[in-house]
Amino acid sequence: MAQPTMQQVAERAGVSLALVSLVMRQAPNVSDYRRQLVLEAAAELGYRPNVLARNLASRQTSTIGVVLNDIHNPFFAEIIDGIQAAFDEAGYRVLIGNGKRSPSGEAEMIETFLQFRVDGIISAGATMSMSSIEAASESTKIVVVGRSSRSQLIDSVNTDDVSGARMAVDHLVELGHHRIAHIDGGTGAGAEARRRGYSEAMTDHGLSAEIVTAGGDFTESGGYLAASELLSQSNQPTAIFAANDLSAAGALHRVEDAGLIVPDDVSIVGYDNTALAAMQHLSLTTVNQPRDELGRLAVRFVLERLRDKRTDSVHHMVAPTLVNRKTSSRLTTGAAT
Amino acid sequence: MAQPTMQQVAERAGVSLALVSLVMRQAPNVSDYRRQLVLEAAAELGYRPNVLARNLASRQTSTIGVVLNDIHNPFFAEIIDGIQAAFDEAGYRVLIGNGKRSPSGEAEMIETFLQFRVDGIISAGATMSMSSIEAASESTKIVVVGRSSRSQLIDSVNTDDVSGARMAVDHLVELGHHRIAHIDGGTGAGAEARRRGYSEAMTDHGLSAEIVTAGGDFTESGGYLAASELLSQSNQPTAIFAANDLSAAGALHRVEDAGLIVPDDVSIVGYDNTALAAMQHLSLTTVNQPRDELGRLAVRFVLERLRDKRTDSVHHMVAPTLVNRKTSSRLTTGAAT
DNA sequence: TTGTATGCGTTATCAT
DNA sequence: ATGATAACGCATACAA
Repeated sequence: MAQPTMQQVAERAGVSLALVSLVMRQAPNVSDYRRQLVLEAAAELGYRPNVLARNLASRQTSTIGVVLNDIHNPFFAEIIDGIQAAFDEAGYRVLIGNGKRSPSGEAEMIETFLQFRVDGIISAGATMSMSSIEAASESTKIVVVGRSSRSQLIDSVNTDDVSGARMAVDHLVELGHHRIAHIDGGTGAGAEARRRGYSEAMTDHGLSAEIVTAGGDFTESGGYLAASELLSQSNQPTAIFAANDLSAAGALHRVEDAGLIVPDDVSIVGYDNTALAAMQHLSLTTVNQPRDELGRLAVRFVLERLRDKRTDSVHHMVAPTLVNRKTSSRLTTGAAT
Repeated sequence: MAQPTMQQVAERAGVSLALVSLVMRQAPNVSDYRRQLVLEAAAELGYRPNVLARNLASRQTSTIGVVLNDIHNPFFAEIIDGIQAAFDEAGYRVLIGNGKRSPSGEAEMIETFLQFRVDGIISAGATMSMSSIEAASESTKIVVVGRSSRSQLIDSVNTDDVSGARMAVDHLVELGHHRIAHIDGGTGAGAEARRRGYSEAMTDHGLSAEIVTAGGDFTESGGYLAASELLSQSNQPTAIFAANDLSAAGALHRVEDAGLIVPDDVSIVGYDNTALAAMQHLSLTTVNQPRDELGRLAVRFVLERLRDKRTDSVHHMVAPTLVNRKTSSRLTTGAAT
């Protein structure tokens, strides 16, 4: 397992250590002749740069750490694509860490990345405290995505969840619904804003008396349980707005279990527009978060700090859109209040 | 962004560099008094070990790289859980790399991990050539999971896909089906064995004349297209066995699009038993791969090589099981051949 | 128990 | 264009 070093490459090529280093870093001022010599020696030995030594000496890693709140949530997994594409272009490698849906899990991954001295960190859907993240920002460039923030220290990229939630409610109201319940996302990222958007929109429509929120947690089972709670009430909702697609799927199942038809008896609207919602078997009406764009913007912000030395924080909001699929429909007159 | 070093901690605590190092590594032979001194100084400075320097000096990283063929495929994402849990116990940190569903993407991640000199690599669902993986095994301990292998150099953990596919066919035959088609996984990991198990089982049941395979690629859209192909044939299948849950979901949708009822008109069986299949709205009959066990075994094998210095390769097969849900049912007499 | 000195595999500065 | 050589931040024999 002992790996060849530059020293050995140098000896084999009959040149100095420094020359090998120059070749490995694609330096311009090296004669073609010696460059070939070095390259051949390296290939013969199966030399591979030791990134630990390189990073230690150069004081930079060209590596970005991405910590996902939950690798199982398609929303976070889909943000990765934009991040990876953008960093590939910029010449950075990206390492992924799983936060295991807990603040401590996220904190551990951030600590690990800091110990590795990564050049930057993107935290997707962080549930850990903002102050902990700010503490980490003393050591590296860090931007949060999918979570609102007004921090003076770190950048954020986020969907305008308040208006996203409003879109969901507006859509349902247009379809004639009044008894619109909300399954929220508990303490998850974005849950608070969606809750607020829901309440505001209901109030604006003169439906403040109909506001009903059941507690969820961004998981399918959480959505199932929350829907149970909603169905057992005397005044069953004719429509449910769930804080994300996963919980919408859970609610959908619970409603169908009760012998009700979606959307005829109950309309359901999700949030995120993940691949799950797009699955045609589900075909969930939902609020789209432009995941690729979120990822790319996050990358742009860390690059701005890295290359342009920007120091003031920026908070970017992207606009959600409603995706009308098959789980929502006009309220049938028989079911009206 | 300049980080404090041990040197600074040492000066502040009024002790030697080496003493600080001992404290940081939780060495036993340090007086409580000085240990406190060092710990306090470190805390005051916000000292954080530089893992690059530490790993360089100690020649080990206590880090494992996990490369996922596709972070979006729930099967791979779910293997991570077992891996992380097992490595947490063993005191290793795990970094995740996304192979982006391509051999070159996987190769790049492996190269990155090798440059980081990780102590071991677990590759889940690798589609890159076995010889490339073997080449990497000269530099670190590497085990593949979810992909068959008979390599003399590297370990593998895999579900017995041949018998898993057989289970699916046996199940359908028991339900009275004869015209059982297969949507395969193309060049994906495990696809070949599942194709073989399907053919063998069909032959064993005297149904070799009914063998029909449509090309898929382990994605939902691939399953949808393959199902289209199957439905357009003169002799429509009464049952479809898809090589994974994702393509089964795609097929399910295509069948329903055709106005057919699942399972009344067409039964569908998937493979993997991911959270997707378990989603009650889908409720897919499928073949279970024990993902947690697969992950834990993979970890065990790299630890055996790391700690017990095992050098001969081991190939472990775990047994699949059939999970009977709602997408398969007895063939109705009217539809019989 | 604590300190000194050397090396880990690079990068980078300064000569030549 | 190429070569010495001093960092980089830490671990680790070895000495005290």
